[in-house]
Amino acid sequence: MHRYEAIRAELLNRIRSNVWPPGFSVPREEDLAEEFGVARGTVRRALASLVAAGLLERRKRAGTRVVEPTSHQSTLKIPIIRHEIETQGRQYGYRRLSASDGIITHDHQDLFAGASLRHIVCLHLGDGSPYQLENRLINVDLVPEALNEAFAEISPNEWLLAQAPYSSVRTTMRAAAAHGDAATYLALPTGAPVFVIERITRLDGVPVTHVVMTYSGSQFELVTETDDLRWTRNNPAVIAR
Amino acid sequence: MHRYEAIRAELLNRIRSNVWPPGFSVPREEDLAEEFGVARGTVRRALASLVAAGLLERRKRAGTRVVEPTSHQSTLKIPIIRHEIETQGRQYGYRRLSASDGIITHDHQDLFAGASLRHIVCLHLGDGSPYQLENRLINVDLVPEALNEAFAEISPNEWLLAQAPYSSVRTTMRAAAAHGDAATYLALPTGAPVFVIERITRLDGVPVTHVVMTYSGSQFELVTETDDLRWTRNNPAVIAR
DNA sequence: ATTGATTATATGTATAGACATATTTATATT
DNA sequence: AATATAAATATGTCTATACATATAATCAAT
Repeated sequence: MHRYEAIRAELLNRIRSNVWPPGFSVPREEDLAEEFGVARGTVRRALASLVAAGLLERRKRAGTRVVEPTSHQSTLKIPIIRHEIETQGRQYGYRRLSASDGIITHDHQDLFAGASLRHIVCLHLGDGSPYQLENRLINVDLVPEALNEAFAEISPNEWLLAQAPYSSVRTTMRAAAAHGDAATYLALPTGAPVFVIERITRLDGVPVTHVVMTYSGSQFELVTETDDLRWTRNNPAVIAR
Repeated sequence: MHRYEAIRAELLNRIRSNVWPPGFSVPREEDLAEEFGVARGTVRRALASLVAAGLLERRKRAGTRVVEPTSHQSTLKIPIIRHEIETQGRQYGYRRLSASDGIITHDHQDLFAGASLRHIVCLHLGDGSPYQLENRLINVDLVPEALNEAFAEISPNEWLLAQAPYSSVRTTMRAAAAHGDAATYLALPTGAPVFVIERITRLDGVPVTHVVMTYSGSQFELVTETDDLRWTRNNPAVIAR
């Protein structure tokens, strides 16, 4: 065990055991360094990891405080659909349902502000049965190569991840009732619960793609595991029931 | 802009623009340090942030590689329910529906392996209307203070966060159909879609509490925003429609 | 060929010191 | 009392250096 790990563990103990309760003002780096007999940098590393875990807050001159616990924090990792299915040991299948040949310049929510768009609807299957319905708009002003791709064999999901750079992502998750395409293609009765993940991917603020992914509620769940206090990354996953 | 930020931005550019494609072996720290005219530590900091963002992989002796993009990663933050409601500018309300006086020693999934349990069911309201149904088991062997708390005024959610230390959390999210208690208390027709968050909180591997939180599907969605490339924490949130 | 020991090397950990910078605290001015 | 100004200080950034450690690559022995 490295020194900074030992120090982090000790600081963590003090927080967990309420020796350092929420709101408590932690001693300054130099004092901690002296207490533990290490250099300031080593203490800083331990502190940084507790900040990343959401347990401490730091401000210049004001010092370091134990945060009031008001939420659970974890890392969410949504893999590309093919991996998701193959990880479950199932055979991945893909079917394009529709891909606009022409170019659309108006989207429902006016997210793309008049950019030229390509609209693709497709279905991802696990062992031959419908798993996810993908409904996607791609900004072809930003990703012109998308015009030359038929998406007959490869899903836009995978194609884009390999092709198109992005700088920020907004993901929304919700429960909804199946209707229309979702009910039809996922072979669900109208009104059946579905899990919907919606994602808007941007490059420097400009939307690259907008996708709505619909899963049958009885087949899908999202799991994230937080080993809160490791400095290394967590290992969350998407699994199916 | 600090040097390490500038370096990170430049490395990021090279990755995003496929100058350094997936699988590419990044120059070693010393060479990068020389290229950018900084100390090795400064390069390390930039690299560390790209590792944290899931863009680079590093191994001793083997070096640093650009990862194959196979998933979208973001930080998920689930606030305590009272904050969630109050943040929306709504009046928080709480109602205990049931709290076992006696002690249960058997749970449905045998998660707690025979530990003594307290079972609490309660309802969280926003502006007087049902918002979340909370169904919770607490391990009173680990948290004996839970026996002296009636949970008549304060929710177990909030009480536990302040009282009980934990070391790891597993969160599961799914869409389901409302039935039984959920339908009754959330005032939904049977079969209506609900968003379910299930959480198991452990201390050193031993389950502290298990909670199932049910939201009306038409009232709730989870949003996480990734500004992929900040080193500081992201600002995800739970919002309602 | 396969196994096992050795070496080389890129990343990882730690130190000590210098300087920068945001804020708080104290002081002086109106 | 309110406001502007200056000083103090804890965190933040960066450098330069030394040594530790995992493991890829090489070479030797079976």
